[in-house]
Amino acid sequence: MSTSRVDRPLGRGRGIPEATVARLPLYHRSLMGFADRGVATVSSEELAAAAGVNSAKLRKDLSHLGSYGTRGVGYDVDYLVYQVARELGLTQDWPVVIVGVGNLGHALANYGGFTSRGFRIAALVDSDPARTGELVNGLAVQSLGRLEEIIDEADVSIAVVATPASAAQEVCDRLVAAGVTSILNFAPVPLQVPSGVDVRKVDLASELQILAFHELRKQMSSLAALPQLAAHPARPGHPAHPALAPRSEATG
Amino acid sequence: MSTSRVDRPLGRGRGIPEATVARLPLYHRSLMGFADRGVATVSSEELAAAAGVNSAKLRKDLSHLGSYGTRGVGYDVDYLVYQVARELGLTQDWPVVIVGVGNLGHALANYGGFTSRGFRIAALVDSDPARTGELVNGLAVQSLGRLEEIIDEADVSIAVVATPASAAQEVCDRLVAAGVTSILNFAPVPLQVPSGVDVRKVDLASELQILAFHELRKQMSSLAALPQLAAHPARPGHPAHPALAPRSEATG
DNA sequence: AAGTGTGAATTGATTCACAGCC
DNA sequence: GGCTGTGAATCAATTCACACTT
Repeated sequence: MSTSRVDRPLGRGRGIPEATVARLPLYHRSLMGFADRGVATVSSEELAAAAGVNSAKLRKDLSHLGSYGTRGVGYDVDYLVYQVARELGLTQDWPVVIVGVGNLGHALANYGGFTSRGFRIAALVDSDPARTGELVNGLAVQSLGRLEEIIDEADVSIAVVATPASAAQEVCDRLVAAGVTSILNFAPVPLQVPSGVDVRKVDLASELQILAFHELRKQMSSLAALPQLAAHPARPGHPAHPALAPRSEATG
Repeated sequence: MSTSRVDRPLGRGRGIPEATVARLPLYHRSLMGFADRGVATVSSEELAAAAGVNSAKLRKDLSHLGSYGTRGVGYDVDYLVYQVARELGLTQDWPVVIVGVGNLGHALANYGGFTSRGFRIAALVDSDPARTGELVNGLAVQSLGRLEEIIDEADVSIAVVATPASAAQEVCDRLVAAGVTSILNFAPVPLQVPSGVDVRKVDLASELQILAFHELRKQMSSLAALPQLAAHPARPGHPAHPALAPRSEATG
């Protein structure tokens, strides 16, 4: 979710819905798979299956880019790969700075998926002097003090924040001040940014919690199937409740 | 996004919208922050600001859980923490298995955010015999062969897939067959699961690509501001395309 | 006076279903 | 005959605005 937005309509028939944008990388990846296997043409049905969406959605999504298919035939794989890649800005090479070289930063620096898809790690930066100079995936970790210099020299506009929560906002402020306008945030805090800067967050703990929410319902509903039902098990260790309990339902 | 869904309405006023569920962890975290700082009561405005959403949305979200606030006053922090935690299933301890102990699996195993929030890493599993026995965050990596045993013994229902793309579906099938019903997938492939199993995916490369998409528009629109404008870069009606980036499907 | 809770309005995303083209 | 592209219909999420409570 972009915390801050870019530009609203951006005019000329080119207003691609955010939900569609979020799926383009998926389509691109699936298309590359077909291309690697030498497939020349795919139908919306086939491509949709590979990407894990339904075909109506896929067709609607692609229709926002233009009419790149052939009725009765399908899509030319190479042509569509190119169009999607162009739309995503993958035809150019984006230098990315990763700030925070802890466990996660390490993993990201070593992650092949980034570098193989139009992104190049321009620098790794960490505040811990003990870490500067350390080689990670062939790149030396640099001091946080050099952040602005690095961004300027490498003309970086996309950064990854993989610092602890406590440092994230300050790092973010410096990134933005230095000219970064897109941030991928792994720190579990909502970053405040001025308008014109995009932030996307990856919140690992939240993802598990969302799964746990559904898991709980599944387990409750399978228990509810037993005759012995819905016992409200007295909650031990209540936090001190204020006055509550009144189901203040009703009204309208 | 749940690839497969659980149960639709689940009856009695308890059908919490998916978008709301996805924000509950955020609220929970923000509330914990207030609690830690000794704040007793928060308004929707304050809590919303801390969570990075607007207050109308927050109030609507909370209204799906029940009427836990006090008009004219706000929300009791401890009470609301408890209610949100209960809704999320955080009052219990969820054993989690991580499959794939590469860079990412390592990072996840060491990531404090999981263990500190109701999740316990029950086991680390990897297919590489060279890695079994290795200690990661105090836990010995186990052989993939033991997967079913582990899941059964520890009564695991939530698993994390951090394998290369090529292994993900097979691992997923085994997880599901062994009784896992919630999967957090880091591999860049859409997992096929039977209905009743939830999958959420974290797609690192896609996140960067989505940022790049918006970044490209920003850069184009700032160029468009120059007198020399909107050069329509001759769109040939035919597949005149460079085959793009060679490699694909990198691993984690 | 302050601030929640919620109907109503709006905006956005998905799905349907079929006309049009190959 | 097969399959895309897209209006229309549906469904979901967000925002508005205010009645109601303390």
